[in-house]
Amino acid sequence: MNADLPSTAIRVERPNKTLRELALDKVRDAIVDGYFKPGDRLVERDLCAQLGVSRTIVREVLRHLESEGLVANLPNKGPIVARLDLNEAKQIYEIRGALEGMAARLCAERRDPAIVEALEASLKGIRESYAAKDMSGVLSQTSGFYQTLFTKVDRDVAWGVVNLLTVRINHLRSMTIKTKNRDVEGPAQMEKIVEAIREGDGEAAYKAALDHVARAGAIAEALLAAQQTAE
Amino acid sequence: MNADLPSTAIRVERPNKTLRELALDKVRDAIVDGYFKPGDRLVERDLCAQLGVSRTIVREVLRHLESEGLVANLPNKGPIVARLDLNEAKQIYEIRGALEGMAARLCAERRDPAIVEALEASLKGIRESYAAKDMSGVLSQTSGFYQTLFTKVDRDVAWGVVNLLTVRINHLRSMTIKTKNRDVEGPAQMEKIVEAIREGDGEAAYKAALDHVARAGAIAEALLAAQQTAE
DNA sequence: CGATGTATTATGGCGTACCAGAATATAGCT
DNA sequence: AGCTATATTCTGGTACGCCATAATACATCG
Repeated sequence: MNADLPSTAIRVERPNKTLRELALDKVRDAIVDGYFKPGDRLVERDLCAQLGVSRTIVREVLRHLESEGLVANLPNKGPIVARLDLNEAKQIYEIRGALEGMAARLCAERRDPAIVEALEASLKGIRESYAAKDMSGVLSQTSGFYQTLFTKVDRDVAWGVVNLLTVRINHLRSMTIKTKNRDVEGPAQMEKIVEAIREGDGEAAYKAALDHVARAGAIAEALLAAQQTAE
Repeated sequence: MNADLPSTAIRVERPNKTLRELALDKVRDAIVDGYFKPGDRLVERDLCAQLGVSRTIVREVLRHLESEGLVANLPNKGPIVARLDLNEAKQIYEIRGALEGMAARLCAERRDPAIVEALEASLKGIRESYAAKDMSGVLSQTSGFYQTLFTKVDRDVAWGVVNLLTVRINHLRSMTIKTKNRDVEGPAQMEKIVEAIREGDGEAAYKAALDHVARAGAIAEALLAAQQTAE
């Protein structure tokens, strides 16, 4: 073969995922999107019927999701969608703060206009999603914003950690983004992060990121507290 | 039943773990302890023979460990013990710094002598393990130190995150603790953390924790770089 | 000796079955 | 109606088997 070609120039891509991978995506999405709710039992034979796969596949999927923290396995109760109490939720927001703050600081110190540009694009998408009342768009554009924050400074491991934690609070996130004024305040706080990054101010970027996630956490705490009172 | 009794006074404890749980512990320990090394293939039928369980159990264990990041699944290669490159290792040390720093600060702000006492006990255990040349004792006592740091300020979620990450660098950790002078410098750096916590100085505790993990990371980086040069 | 083609073996994907224990339903008694 | 005992159903634990594909071994040819 022509020595000039890069070694991947004609590599065959493998298009198909296994049944297990497809099923994993489906069940995870069903939990994250609220189709299965916290506390719901995940009965293996029911999942087989719903997904159209064998118990082998279902069991392997459940093992994976248990490890991710989305599923809890209670003795003699079988698997259920994991519940998240107020204390755990608070801790997740706090950890996100520590890691997102760190990433924001690194972005600022990088002084790369491309980072600012990419973040601005996500922010614009968030605003547009709010305007279109597209809440799932708001969530995915927000994820895009943070993915940029981490991956532009090569922090894939931290991004993985934040992702796993964020998935566990997705239900809360879908609630917090809908609260009064959040459509204005949320993007404004994120704009502060971007501003500090544009100015190369690491400390300000760090604080702005911390502040944003702390406020989101405070809203979530109020919502959870109200929910637990109502029960 | 006598109303004076606490509701758990006669509760039946369930002593037995499932085969899957036992197997999961065995395989995880085998990876963490270096019995299986990074890059080793984990052939299902071989694991069945070694563990004395069916492929169902083995597959579920592999799914769990994949999700934890200890096992990687390559298309048409099957599962292997995950490798950790220099970049990922550095990121793990950095994340630990952010979270352990946060926990150290919270410990200092708590101003609770019991925390200091518990940390001193772990530190003493680390020193004794070094003196006895018991490296696995050093590792487990160090884990005890950090578990205390997190759980004494009710940060179980962060502790879970740090634990998952630490397990991935256990091989590196067993190397860093053996380097020259580490038996003296390591505990001395940890003593600084405890000192700042005793004095209620959150900022100093934060910085000392950051410093300690950064130095451990630097040693690990040097070891990994040497290792990759030798290959 | 290297390249190619073919045969054989290895291995992961996936499905099905059986068992034991827990949960639930039902019957009987007071 | 409530309690207890028994029967039935449900469900997770675990094992085994088959298939298809990939990897490896081997044979042949130039």
